[in-house]
Amino acid sequence: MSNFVEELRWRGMLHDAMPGTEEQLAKEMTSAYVGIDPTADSLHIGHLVSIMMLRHFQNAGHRPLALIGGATGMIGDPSGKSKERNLLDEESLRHNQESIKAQLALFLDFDSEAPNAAKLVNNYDWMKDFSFLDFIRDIGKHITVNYMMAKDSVKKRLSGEGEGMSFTEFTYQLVQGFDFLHLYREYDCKLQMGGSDQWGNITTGTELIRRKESGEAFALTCPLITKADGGKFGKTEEGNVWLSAKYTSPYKFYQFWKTTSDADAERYIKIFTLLEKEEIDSLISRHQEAAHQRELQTKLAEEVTRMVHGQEALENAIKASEILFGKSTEEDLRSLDAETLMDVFQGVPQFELSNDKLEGGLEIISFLAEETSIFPSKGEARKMVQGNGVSINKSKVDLNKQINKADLIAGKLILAQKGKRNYFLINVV
RNA sequence: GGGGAGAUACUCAAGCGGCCAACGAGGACAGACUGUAAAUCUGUUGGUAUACACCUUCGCAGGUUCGAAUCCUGCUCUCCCCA
Repeated sequence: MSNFVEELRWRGMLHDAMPGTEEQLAKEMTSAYVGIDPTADSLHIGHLVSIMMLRHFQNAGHRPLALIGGATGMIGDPSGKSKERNLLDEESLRHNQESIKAQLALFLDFDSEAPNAAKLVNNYDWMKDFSFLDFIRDIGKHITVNYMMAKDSVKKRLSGEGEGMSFTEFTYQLVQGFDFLHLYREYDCKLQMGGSDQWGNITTGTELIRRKESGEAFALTCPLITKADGGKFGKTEEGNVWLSAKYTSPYKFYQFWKTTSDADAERYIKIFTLLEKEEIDSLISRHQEAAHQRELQTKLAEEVTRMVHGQEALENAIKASEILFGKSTEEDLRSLDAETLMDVFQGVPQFELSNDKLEGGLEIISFLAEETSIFPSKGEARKMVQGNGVSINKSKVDLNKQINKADLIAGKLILAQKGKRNYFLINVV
């Protein structure tokens, strides 16, 4: 068994741990869990930190449990400023659970015969038949409201001008605490991990275990991932960056990591890749000498994309990126055949355009906003073209531009570009 | 049950009868500079339109007025305080 806590520490993934946690892990193979909200049928990269924690945990010889928060997800954690959630029906809950499990299997070993094989559980399974009366009698009795009110997540919502807090949300920490107790009983789970905002919820669990079972359980949290510029991690204009190719194409996924800022890249590569310390250290020192090489971002993007989407998807993403961001010109574009282009650009948004629209030329504005929805309105398209922000086949265009057959690449494709990074492939049929 | 405050564009937040498509800030997008970075500077940020202009928008529904985000009435929702 290797030292899990030490591993997290050098990776910058350790925010806080209860005293005795390290000793417990050194003593014996231990089970730990993190909770995941099944609000969608895919994980997004905000989940990735927790998952990497579990991965390291399993690597260290311990046993990871992933808890799907079917029950708690219905309530909504008052930590942060999240509002009340909508309830999920059981059918979509199960669907989400299955999809998420498949994704987790990319990181964790669920199947092996090893004693530390990962396990997926869903708190809906033990909460659904737990009656309110039973719950308040068996669980509620052991925790005082005073204790619950002292939690930051609760205090924040009770004070100030906020939206207030429903009783349902207030009970969240108790329900989560009971999860921990349940896992402690069923799986001898002695550790709960999560983001630092979960500390209060986790300690309610350890407290419950102490009072109900006279047991000792532990908490370990990682820092919340931030961006150097203060923005939210993992969000782009289009929303979350998902692990599922259905929602975020491998190309987009790769690009997300590749455009990480210098200030963030050093932290991220430690957290989101499994690279060893020496390799990361040398990458970082090389990056500091020659930041413009972007070696760090490239490596980060490669590692994470490979882990999530596999080698082949990674290679396509790289190929697409080279064509789009390399020094390639209209000439290079034209040298490619339609097959290659279609293949490489799988991840960029695509539109279809009928061939006869091009007869006699098509106004650029109409092309951008009517025939395709690259822009939502003609006004916006016009402004952007006037602002020198639109390229067709890598060449800037102005308002006089007419799209016609001469613009077709390989006889059937047009590559439109909004700004530097947003590409669209138009398939003329 | 009683009293008070409020609902404005992606978010926060001005405006309190015409000069309001609506100050400002943030965010987002784009341009310049760069390294597909950061910082900085510039532009854009309801729709149609080259433009004049027109249309739709300030919780919902009505009303007053030449004219309403702004005044009146009713409704819905939110928050706070007291019981």
